[in-house]
Amino acid sequence: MTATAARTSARKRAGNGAARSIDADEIGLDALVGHAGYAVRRFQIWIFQDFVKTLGNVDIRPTQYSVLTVIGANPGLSQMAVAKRLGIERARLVHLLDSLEQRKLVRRVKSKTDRRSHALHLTPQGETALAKFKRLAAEHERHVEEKIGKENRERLLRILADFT
Amino acid sequence: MTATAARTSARKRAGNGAARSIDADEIGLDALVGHAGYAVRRFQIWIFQDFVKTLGNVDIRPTQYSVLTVIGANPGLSQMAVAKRLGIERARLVHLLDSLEQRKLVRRVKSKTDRRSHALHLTPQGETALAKFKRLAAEHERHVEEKIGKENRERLLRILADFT
DNA sequence: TATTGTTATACTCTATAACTATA
DNA sequence: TATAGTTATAGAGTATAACAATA
Repeated sequence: MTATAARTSARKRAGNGAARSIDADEIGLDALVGHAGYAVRRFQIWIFQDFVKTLGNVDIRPTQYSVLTVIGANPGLSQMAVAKRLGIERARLVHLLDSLEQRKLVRRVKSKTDRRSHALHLTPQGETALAKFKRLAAEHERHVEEKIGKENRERLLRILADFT
Repeated sequence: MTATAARTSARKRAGNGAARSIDADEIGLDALVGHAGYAVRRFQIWIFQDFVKTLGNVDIRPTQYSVLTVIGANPGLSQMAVAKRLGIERARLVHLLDSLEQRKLVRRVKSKTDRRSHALHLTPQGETALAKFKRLAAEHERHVEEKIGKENRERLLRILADFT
């Protein structure tokens, strides 16, 4: 169907001034279908919401999880290094770390070699908590598999490998 | 490499207190690699930034583009219908439409059949402008193709078709 | 009673700029 | 001078709640 045809049939359906109600799935998206960005955006919203729900009991959001994971795998990193690696603004990381430090999951240790910077470490509680978060994140990942299929999930990861 | 091995080699690299600077690409992501959500998030950021840059001269962002596209393909829709179809909060759509109406791209027409609701239409200028936006959006889409490859882009759209 | 559009509030996220203490 | 961390601000985006007009 051409764009013009879609518009014409849409006019027929919509009439003049929403004469009858229209279900969301009846509405044509026209040029939006075929845009990678739109599909990726909708998928990302779904993933985000499932992640937040699956890790809701432990009150951890995707960004917090990524910060804890990177510190756990690379103890001693500076805030700048973490911010750069995850593509987070350093100004924003300050608040993220304030919250994680208050929750006793992370410690800022003053660096002796460069007194401007902090070396980031997980606390023992942070290590234990992160292990639990990882189990829940794996559960979330299984939800993704159920949603799009095991093979499709693997294809997706291969296609997007350069962006990590 | 196991998670423990990754942590150990990371410690060797990082030392105690960021003794030397570490490039972002040296930092292990550990459990983050293999998370669909993380890959999708990074990809979505790339797409968003390229879209905003490519349509920078006309000052149109992805959400505005999606609203114009849906109204163009379905003239007469109510605000509720557009909000539902695109997964936008109706409260937020109010501000989006305020801006698009001020720019003379969209008109809110009072519905005669349901005096609570507005029928949304593109203005003639809106139609012309949208045609231009679509050309620019197609250019952006070619950037995506160049970035991940033509076949991968098509695979991606097929995998995520249910989310549109 | 329920729905449409609107207003308002709060919190997250992104993008800057400016400040301090160091290097 | 440049960099690391911090503070502050402004604009998007998300999530709610409440209200007036209308169904």
